[in-house]
Amino acid sequence: MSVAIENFVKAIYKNGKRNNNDTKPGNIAKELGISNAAATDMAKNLATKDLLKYQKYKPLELTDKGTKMALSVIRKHRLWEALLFKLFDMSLHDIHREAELLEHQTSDLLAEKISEYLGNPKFDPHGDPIPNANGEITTSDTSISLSNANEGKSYTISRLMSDDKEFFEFCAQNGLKYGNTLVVSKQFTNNKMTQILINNNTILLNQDFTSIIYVNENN
Amino acid sequence: MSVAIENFVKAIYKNGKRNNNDTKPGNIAKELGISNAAATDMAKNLATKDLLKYQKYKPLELTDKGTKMALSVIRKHRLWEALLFKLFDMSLHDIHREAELLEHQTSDLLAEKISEYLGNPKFDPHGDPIPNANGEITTSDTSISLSNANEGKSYTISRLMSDDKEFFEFCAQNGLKYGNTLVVSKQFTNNKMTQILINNNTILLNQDFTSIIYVNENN
DNA sequence: AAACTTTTTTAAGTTTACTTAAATATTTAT
DNA sequence: ATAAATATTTAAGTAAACTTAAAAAAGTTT
Repeated sequence: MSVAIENFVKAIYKNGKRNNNDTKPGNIAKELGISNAAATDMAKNLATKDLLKYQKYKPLELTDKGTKMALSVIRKHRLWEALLFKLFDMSLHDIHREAELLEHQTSDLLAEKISEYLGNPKFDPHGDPIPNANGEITTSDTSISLSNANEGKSYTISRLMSDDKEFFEFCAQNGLKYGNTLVVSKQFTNNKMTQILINNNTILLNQDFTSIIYVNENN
Repeated sequence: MSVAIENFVKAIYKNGKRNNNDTKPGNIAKELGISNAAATDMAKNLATKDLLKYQKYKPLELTDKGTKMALSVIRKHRLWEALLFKLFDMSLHDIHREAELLEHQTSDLLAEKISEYLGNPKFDPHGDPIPNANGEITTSDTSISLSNANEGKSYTISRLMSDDKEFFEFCAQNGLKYGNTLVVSKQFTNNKMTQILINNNTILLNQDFTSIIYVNENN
């Protein structure tokens, strides 16, 4: 199975997990930077390989086989991120970029070796869960989006759910890092803006950012 | 530049460095497991990209640009081998196989990080020299092929120059490892067979193997 | 509900990296 | 030196993964 196929299946899986939940070809095409026509073509092709169910004009639905493939690629991606993060001094964005390529050239054996070496971690440096070799995911159910956090409470950052360079740079500059502690000092109307205290600094976040930062309340 | 191109250029470089020195399309084709016609096609294509000089029926010659590309790929391959060897308990053959894929998906930045992490090593676990970022290679000029070694003398293994699974398995079983010491106990007619002492065992090697094992004389 | 916009699909075409088969050149053996 | 064997090249064709343009369906607005 090719890189194009792995990325396609992964994009469907990821879009399926998001709020919008739109897995129609056009959305997948946008995600992958290819034309809508190419996405439709690929969808038909993958249907014959039993990786997804294709019905004209309907959202694409991964089969069990397709889901398994997506999770295998995601597992490899996150294991690479965890390994590169541990070994090298590189920005999260650079690490993400490297993992995006390495994930497709990694045997199951190597993935196991990486996992073992890291002590079979359940989360990568963004706090994204690492599926195990059977495709099972541990999700920390207690974590909430920072936009839903409460004023005056203290939280631990459990996930930075993004691939965006600017976001990572902002995080790096402001101490927003997996495992760090913050206090919500003020939530503005409709949680459109959130003021937080972190590393003795006060910072103001808009909803684009607070919606992709996940936290667990400290007790 | 594609994986196919990187592998093509690498195959020419490697064949050029070997005794036979035959870089005609057919030889490269055999190395890569593609048809002669495909190799001729690719050669013409790469000539337009200034990676090699192509003249009908003549051996292929890499340009400076082509040589640089080959060395960059080889550098990444050997850095990966060194890293995987250090971190994981995997056979040299498995490590080679993984590196064969990873080498094409490694940014120069990541290569530098790996190199740094390993202390900028000059040799990989087979004893193959690792080109530096400028494509310069350190070669240990004092090393000779085991088939040219002298009876009764002691040597240190400096290189196991092969990609072959059976060879690596044989090496692993018999203590033939980069850095290990052996004594040549007998050279048979025309060096066709060599008897050596290693780890208190006597083993007999044919020329297929002694010609790809390189050693340095101990003083 | 009709009109407009957007999305999806179909159709036709491109590029890369191959393939096989046949023609041609080179190399080897006698 | 010529014939036979081998290797290289040319030609034609294929599959994967795209593209653009046009047609068709779906969704949105008034």
